Amino acid sequence: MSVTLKDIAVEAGVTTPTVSKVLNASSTSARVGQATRERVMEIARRRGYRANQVARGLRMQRTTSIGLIVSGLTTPVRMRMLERIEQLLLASGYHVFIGTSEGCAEKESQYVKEFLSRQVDGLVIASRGHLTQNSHLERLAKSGVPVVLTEVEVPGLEIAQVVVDIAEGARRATRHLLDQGRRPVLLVPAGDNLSVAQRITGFLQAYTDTGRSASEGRIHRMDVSALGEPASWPRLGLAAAHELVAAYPDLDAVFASSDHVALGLMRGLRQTGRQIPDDVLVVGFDGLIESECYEPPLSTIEQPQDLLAREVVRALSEQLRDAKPSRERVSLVPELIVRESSQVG
Amino acid sequence: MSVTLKDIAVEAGVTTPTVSKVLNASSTSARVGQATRERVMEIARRRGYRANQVARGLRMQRTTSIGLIVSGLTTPVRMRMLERIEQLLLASGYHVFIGTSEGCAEKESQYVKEFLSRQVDGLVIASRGHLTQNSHLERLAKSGVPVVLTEVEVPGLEIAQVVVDIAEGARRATRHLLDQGRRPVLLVPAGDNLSVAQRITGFLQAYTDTGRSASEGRIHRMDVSALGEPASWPRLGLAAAHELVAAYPDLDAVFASSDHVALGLMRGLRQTGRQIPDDVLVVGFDGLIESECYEPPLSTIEQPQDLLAREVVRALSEQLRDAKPSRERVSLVPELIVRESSQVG
DNA sequence: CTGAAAGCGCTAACAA
DNA sequence: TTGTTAGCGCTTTCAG
Repeated sequence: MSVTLKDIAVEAGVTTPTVSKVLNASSTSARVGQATRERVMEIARRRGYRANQVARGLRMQRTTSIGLIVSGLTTPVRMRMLERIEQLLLASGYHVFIGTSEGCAEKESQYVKEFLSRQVDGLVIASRGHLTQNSHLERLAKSGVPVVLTEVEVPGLEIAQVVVDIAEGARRATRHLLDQGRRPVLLVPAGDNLSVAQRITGFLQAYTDTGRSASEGRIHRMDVSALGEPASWPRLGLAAAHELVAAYPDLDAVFASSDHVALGLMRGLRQTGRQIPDDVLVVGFDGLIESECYEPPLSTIEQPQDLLAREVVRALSEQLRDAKPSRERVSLVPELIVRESSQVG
Repeated sequence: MSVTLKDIAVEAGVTTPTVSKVLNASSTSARVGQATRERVMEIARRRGYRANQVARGLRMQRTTSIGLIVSGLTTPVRMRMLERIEQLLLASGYHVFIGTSEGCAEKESQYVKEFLSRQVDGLVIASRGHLTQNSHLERLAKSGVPVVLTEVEVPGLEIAQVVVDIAEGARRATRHLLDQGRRPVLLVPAGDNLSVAQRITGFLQAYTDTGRSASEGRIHRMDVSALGEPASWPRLGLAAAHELVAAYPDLDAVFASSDHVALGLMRGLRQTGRQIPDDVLVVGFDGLIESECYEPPLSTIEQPQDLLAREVVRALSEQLRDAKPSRERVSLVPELIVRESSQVG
């Protein structure tokens, strides 16, 4: 079927190791005769030789492949990061296996096992952190395989992590609203993942930072079970708008859990006659590029996706190079982008 | 490092082939003694044995891996499809290598070569069809590797294709606008890819279908060179809005190339004082779930992403099963979703 | 400078 | 029922 080292060796009248040395010239300081070298190279080129990476992987105990596990591609932020990671890894000669865990720890652990049995050289796990169910990660930490965890910080894990400081992002957004004399409501999906926990932390901290009581902070949880397939966060935001105006007659500001939620939220608020930003201020989360064209343009916490991708790949590369796992922590602070939706006048 | 067949064989006091037979019991009707079987299974379970898929792949000439090449993850439609494809393939025991070609035929061809050298069992190529530069696909067609091309139909290729009938989608959208007595402008990115060509075809066909002259169809090309990184289609739509009102004083309807373009377009039109849908009707393309929460809710051509993914995997699976490529053509018709942006009153 | 030998971990064919 | 032999395609070590 495809041309092998042997095919070339036969045609060149040499043995396979010789051909191998020629073709991997750069790596080993291969000492091969000039004549043979040229002859072999010519034949290889002419026959379109490409090394069988499976055989090579078996022999070298190194596959130049990386397993990348994401909880889902359905958010544009993740997909952008994923794309960047893939590009950066490719530049270092790695190909990536992708796995979508749907935020399920069970599936995540499944992928880890399968990717390891495929002998990946390293693993990137971008799951939305489950509060529990991290036993497979602990096992992984001990296995000595290069791993980088990203997206949400999972405390108490001996694994390199490159994460966004969601709490700080939430704090900034909330502070921005408080500073305008409003009393923001935090809108989060129901459920106990770390991302939500950190939003709440930052949200309440902004209250106490400004001399208010944490108990003043109102938190509204969206019923995620109604989330269809594909997930429609805007629709959830839309419903939440009606719930919010019913629950809080004095509603004057909302910090939404994502830009998509904010999109639906703003529409819903308009349906109830609220003007944005005149009646209600809104801040989103993600920094979707299109949010600048929402009605009105949405203030948001911008996820540093490109930087995140770069740091993930850097952290992984170091482990790959040193052939040992690290425990470094990189925490990136997301920036607040202020647009019309959160500023009067 | 990790436990091998041999480790188990030694511990069980048998040879590796025996262990292999036990562990692959289902496949071959392996005839192994009940006692040995149980002993081996117990040891394998206890030691947490997982077959080395690289070795297995080399031996079996079959890696249960698929290469998936997309032009970019940056559109939600593609990412949804990708996610579905990955899930479906996983269900059949395949893992996927991902490659993002950025719509560049050169990179695409690069990935094809690299994935083949990794001995993938099949390939899915979801590139936005380049009009030229398909020589690598022609070579691929001859290679006998199972391949499915998707997203945009590339004529004259001996490769299985599962595509969306973009022309028909464009025809329907245009017809919908014409039927309301408007004279829609087609908004497309500049450049010569097949997707644009097909939009134009369908657009003009709607004109002739309704007894109009094709020359009445106005086409506006957006300067894509201004497209930043990450790509901001809304921003392009925003700019286009101003160009359109300047170019066509009687502007009364626009068929945009994507929902994101439409988002920016609608914002831009409002900036110039146009009301949507009262002054200008707008239809998008993609069927993004969030477009129902745009202002106003956007009419759009819905890409049948899930069906597309299913058909892609089906077409590929058939080739994998029969161990031979096919040339089947599946063309899916996208549906028009009518919302407020394209209907007066 | 090149060849011979060995083996990565696995499975398929055949013997015993 | 089990073991022996062999080899997937490649690279590494060691002789020559």
